[in-house]
Amino acid sequence: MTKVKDTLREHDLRNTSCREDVLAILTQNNAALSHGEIERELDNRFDRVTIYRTLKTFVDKGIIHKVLDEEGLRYAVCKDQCSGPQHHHDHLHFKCTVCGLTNCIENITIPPIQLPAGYRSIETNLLIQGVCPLCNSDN
Amino acid sequence: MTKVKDTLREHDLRNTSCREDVLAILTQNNAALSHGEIERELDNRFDRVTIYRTLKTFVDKGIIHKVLDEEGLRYAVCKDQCSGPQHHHDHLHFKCTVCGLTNCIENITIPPIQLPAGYRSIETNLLIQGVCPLCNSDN
DNA sequence: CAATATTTGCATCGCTGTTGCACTTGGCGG
DNA sequence: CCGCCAAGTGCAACAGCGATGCAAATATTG
Repeated sequence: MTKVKDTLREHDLRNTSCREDVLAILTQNNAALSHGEIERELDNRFDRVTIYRTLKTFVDKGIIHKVLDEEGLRYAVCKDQCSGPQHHHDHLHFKCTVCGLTNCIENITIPPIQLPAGYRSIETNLLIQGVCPLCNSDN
Repeated sequence: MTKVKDTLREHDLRNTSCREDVLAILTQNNAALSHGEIERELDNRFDRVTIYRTLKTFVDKGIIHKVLDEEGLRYAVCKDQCSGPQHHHDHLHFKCTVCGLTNCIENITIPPIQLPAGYRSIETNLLIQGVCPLCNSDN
């Protein structure tokens, strides 16, 4: 929990209970969460709008990043290489179609894509859907 | 336009004016369109709900596919290799942050990603954000 | 042309995400 | 420790997305 406070301070954000709680929830969860899921976990202790603004602030500061899947938008904490000094913009996420959880896959870099001439790439976002190890019973 | 009718027939869909027009719009546009954009192009000639159902039907039949970006859901017609017999599930889209258009990139296959053990991949969706050739003035 | 299964329009609902404004609070200096 | 003020929060309201149930309209088939 001290870690959460530190993270807020490091990003020049005031330490408020909403920010603490939202960041704690996202840190404890390794799956990406939607606004609605976070709201439910907070058990109506904060206004919807406040949670939206908190998430937006975190994204702007690079503390968390957006995760897209067909069901909508989710959020996950950035790992060190994402929020640190050598901030990169490649994200690889895996969505399990059985359990429905979306996770960041670490340790794998997206191979460089050779785009046609004239295209300039800034950010890469890869979503792989399939079955995760826990739901995969082919063994 | 006959082509549109043929496509509908090939997928066992009744030939209705809403389906014709929606498919024609998507075929003429090479950028992916959102529900709202399609609705505007149709100039209120069809009910919102009808357009939603039409798009859903097309996705189910494999005539169009969903395109995700941070602003929401869009739709684009599947190219032959996507809707034909050797239907694949890899999609590469490029979103230009200047003009805002999202296009399918053809002729480029996503390099295979070596997932950690236990993961089974079914569908791959890659969104690259950056600047497209038309908006890129570095020359 | 008639029968029928499909499609459409309308009403309605719930969820997502945003904005404006007034109130509250965190962190600063004294 | 206290007051100040910018930053953050809650509330009300709004616009858009996406879905469902039902009655009316329409495309196909014979």
